[in-house]
Amino acid sequence: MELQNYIAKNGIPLEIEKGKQVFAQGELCDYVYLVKSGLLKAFYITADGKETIKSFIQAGTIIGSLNAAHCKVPSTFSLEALSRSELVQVPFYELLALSKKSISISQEFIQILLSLSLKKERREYELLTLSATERFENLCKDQPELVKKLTQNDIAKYLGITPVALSRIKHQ
Amino acid sequence: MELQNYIAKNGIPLEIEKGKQVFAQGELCDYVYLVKSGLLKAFYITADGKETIKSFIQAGTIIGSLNAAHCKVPSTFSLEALSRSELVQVPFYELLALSKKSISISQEFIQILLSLSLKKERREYELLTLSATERFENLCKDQPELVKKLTQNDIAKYLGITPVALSRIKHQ
DNA sequence: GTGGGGCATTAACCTATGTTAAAAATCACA
DNA sequence: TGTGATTTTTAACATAGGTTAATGCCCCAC
Repeated sequence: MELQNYIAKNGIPLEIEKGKQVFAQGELCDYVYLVKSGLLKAFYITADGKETIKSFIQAGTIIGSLNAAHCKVPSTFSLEALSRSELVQVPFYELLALSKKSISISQEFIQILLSLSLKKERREYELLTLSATERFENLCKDQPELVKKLTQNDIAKYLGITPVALSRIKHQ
Repeated sequence: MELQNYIAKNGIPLEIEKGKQVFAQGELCDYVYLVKSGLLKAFYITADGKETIKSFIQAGTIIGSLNAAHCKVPSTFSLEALSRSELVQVPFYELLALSKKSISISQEFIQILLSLSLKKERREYELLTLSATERFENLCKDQPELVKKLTQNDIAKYLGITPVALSRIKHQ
């Protein structure tokens, strides 16, 4: 909580309207964001122009392009609001510097990274071993409230299939 | 390096013969392993008995089921030697405890977790946006030496396709 | 209310990958 | 060096999901 409090107190508040982007794929972005309210999606645009969704971000989450922030390279994905969202922005290096001075902050950092790894591991597992139908069933079971807020377009892009395929799956 | 040195000095050395497992899916395993030599695979067995490979682990890597260790739950995957491997074993909580006492260790911990996240992100990206053919090409380009050491069976299971499909891809 | 834009569904056809099985190649080592 | 075991290839067929396009729906701006 110490870390979240720090961000909430020292960060710059942002308001992102529905459909607007926080940062875009290809840009440098070494900030980290705490989501206070709203709903966002992190997504890739592939070489042939198709969109696939990496994750949905709900209130209470800390999000940012670790890659971009940590390695000083352009972000591989974009972050866009699906509904009006309130964020608080803080430079990544500021948190890293903070963690160098306080054991409790660095412990919190470790916990956040651990749970991030677990989330990614779960997703990797599902992509690797489950069919689109099973992934859809899991999503509906695990996050029914989230599913209600999403369009089928976005659900499909998250599952890694087309909206047409998702419609077929739903109809059977 | 401090962390690796600690493990090397204080851990229990293990020798795993080709084909033998370090730990198995479903078991509790709250150790972390430093690989000194050899090659291993981390893999899932799905409900219908199929194997999919999560990752290959080469010398110099630290590996373990973070999930199992951190949350005290059974591991979701198995770790098996593809060739005779030398590991050093250390309890995960011991490293965590160490990181609570030393800022430099916790910084190193953070760096390891960050790079783990980046690896997983890359894999997630490939599974989500690339075809099997493209994933195979990437693997051959990025890790040619590794590819040489693997059977097509294992490469296929890593790519998320069958050996038959990989054979077809190679032949065109 | 009307018209336009995006979303969801449906259908027809196409392609990649799975499945099964058999043949061919390679390896392991007695 | 020969023989069995394992890996790889090939083939024939089945299925999931992609592509394109048409249709209907809903929402919202005017």
